[in-house]
Amino acid sequence: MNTKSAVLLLASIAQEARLEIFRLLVQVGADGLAAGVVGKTLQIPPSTLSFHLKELNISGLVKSRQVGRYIYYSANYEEMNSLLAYLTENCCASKAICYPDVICNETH
Amino acid sequence: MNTKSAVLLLASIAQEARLEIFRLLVQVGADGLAAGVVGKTLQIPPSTLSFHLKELNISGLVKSRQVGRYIYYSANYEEMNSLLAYLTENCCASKAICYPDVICNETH
DNA sequence: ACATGGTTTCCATATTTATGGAAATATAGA
DNA sequence: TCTATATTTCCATAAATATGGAAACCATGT
Repeated sequence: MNTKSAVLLLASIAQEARLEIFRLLVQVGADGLAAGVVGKTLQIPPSTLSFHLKELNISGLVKSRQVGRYIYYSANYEEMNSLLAYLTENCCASKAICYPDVICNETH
Repeated sequence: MNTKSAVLLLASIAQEARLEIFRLLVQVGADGLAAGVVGKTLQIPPSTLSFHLKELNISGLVKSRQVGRYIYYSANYEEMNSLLAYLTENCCASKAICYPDVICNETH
């Protein structure tokens, strides 16, 4: 992970529709959902949905697979995991307050 | 935490210069750094730096305090923590692969 | 081959965001 | 008060991003 790729991942969820799509997929689990179901659930018109799914897919945060004439989209947990690790990396120099109840790799 | 505020936080670090600034501050710790030091470290011209620091400050991911004629900027770990929690919330419905070596609140 | 339903591409438009020089503002020290 | 240094605001410009209708594309079942 490096700055540029982290920015791509972050940008792909730094948008209202896409963040909702991503969270929906995270909560649905590994199987994911067909594009149409996502669109109906979140009330997003087809072309707009397709645009956002493409963005998420390009960044790598969302995977897709064809099942008959449906295309299933699912969260890529591994990629998200790398991003989270990168964001908390080397936190923090002081023993003082850091990431309170989360992952802090450092030996305080 | 809700979609809109998470998007603001994400957008504030979904940009190369700002992500570098944020990570620098995360690694420096609670005391933070004066704006000028950040600029010199990352080679960012004053007005551009100020623009980005403002963005980070508005989102809440970065705090600022005046010390003499310097303005110190520091990472807001609590806010970042909330964001990370929100992103991993209710992951994931299936017992299958989830967030491999990170925080998964669910009882698999 | 045709019809149906799911999904994507094309396109024009509107909006948001990033950049950095120059000027303005603020704080501290002589 | 004058000067030096730190930081921000102003501004014009350039570039990237979001939206959704219409048309095209692609699988499946008849």
